[in-house]
Amino acid sequence: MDSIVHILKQNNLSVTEGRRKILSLFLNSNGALAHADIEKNTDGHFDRVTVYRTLQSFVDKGIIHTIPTSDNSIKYALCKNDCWEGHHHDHHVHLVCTRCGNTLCLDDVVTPTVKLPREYTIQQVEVVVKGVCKSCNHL
Amino acid sequence: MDSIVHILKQNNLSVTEGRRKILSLFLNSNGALAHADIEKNTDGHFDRVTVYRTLQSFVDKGIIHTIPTSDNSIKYALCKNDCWEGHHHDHHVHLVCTRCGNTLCLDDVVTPTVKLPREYTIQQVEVVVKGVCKSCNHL
DNA sequence: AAATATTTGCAACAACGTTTCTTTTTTTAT
DNA sequence: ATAAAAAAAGAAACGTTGTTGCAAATATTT
Repeated sequence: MDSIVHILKQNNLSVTEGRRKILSLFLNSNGALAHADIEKNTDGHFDRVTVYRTLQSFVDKGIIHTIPTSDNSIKYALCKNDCWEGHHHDHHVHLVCTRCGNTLCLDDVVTPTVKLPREYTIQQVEVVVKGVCKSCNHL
Repeated sequence: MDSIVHILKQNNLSVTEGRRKILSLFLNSNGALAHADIEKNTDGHFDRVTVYRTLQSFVDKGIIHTIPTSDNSIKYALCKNDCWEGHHHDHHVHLVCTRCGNTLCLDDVVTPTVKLPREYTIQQVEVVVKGVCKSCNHL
């Protein structure tokens, strides 16, 4: 069976054209995608609202995760670890390339441990590195 | 001389009522502020546009810095280190409290070093911790 | 293949942010 | 202290981003 369909079924999502297409965009992209990227790559084929709802349901199901940014643009990327409904485990570092603008998940780079004064409780650590990505460095 | 006026002059900003008031909000707040927070605390006394422009000019001058979030809401906080025009140096960890919702600069917690494969270049590391802040933990 | 459940698209709305232009305020120079 | 010049504020209009309610269309279940 098509792996895209498989992922959707596995997550109890009915298989629709929009979900298939949007999920395939993530599977074929090596970086993170924003809502606008998806609109661009589907050429207005789906309603804005549908795209928002699809992204939200993918996040809810643990198929994709959000990446924090400083510029009011939520980016989404595939979860490659063991995420499931209501339980994300994306303990990797994110890189925002200042040359090409892409946002990448560095799946092999584990988020460093942060030590806070004991009055604080840590629940989750997000690390976003601004820098230059592999391909831009090779230019 | 009033320290607020001093900061503005030092940064070549003319001293206006709006800038004085907004800067004082930052000086009197222990956490980060979003545009909406400022509107709320000035009670519509200043035009929305003025607030946006003031925040932008403060960022440009290195008086405040932005904090990345996962929810499309830019937060701003005072720069306490040596930031100046076009040159931010906020190497501290940010905490988003999941109880009170506040975002705090943990000025004493230096961002950990991150080691990337040598194909990448690091320019800046942003660390945002989700957890519980001091005061919420003491409740 | 029909019944049911889910999703989509549309319309309207609200929040967020930007741009242009005129008026007001601040700063500078006299 | 005052007039001229420079900068900022306010107002209106616009564009983008994201949400909600509802009717029509599409998937899923039986």
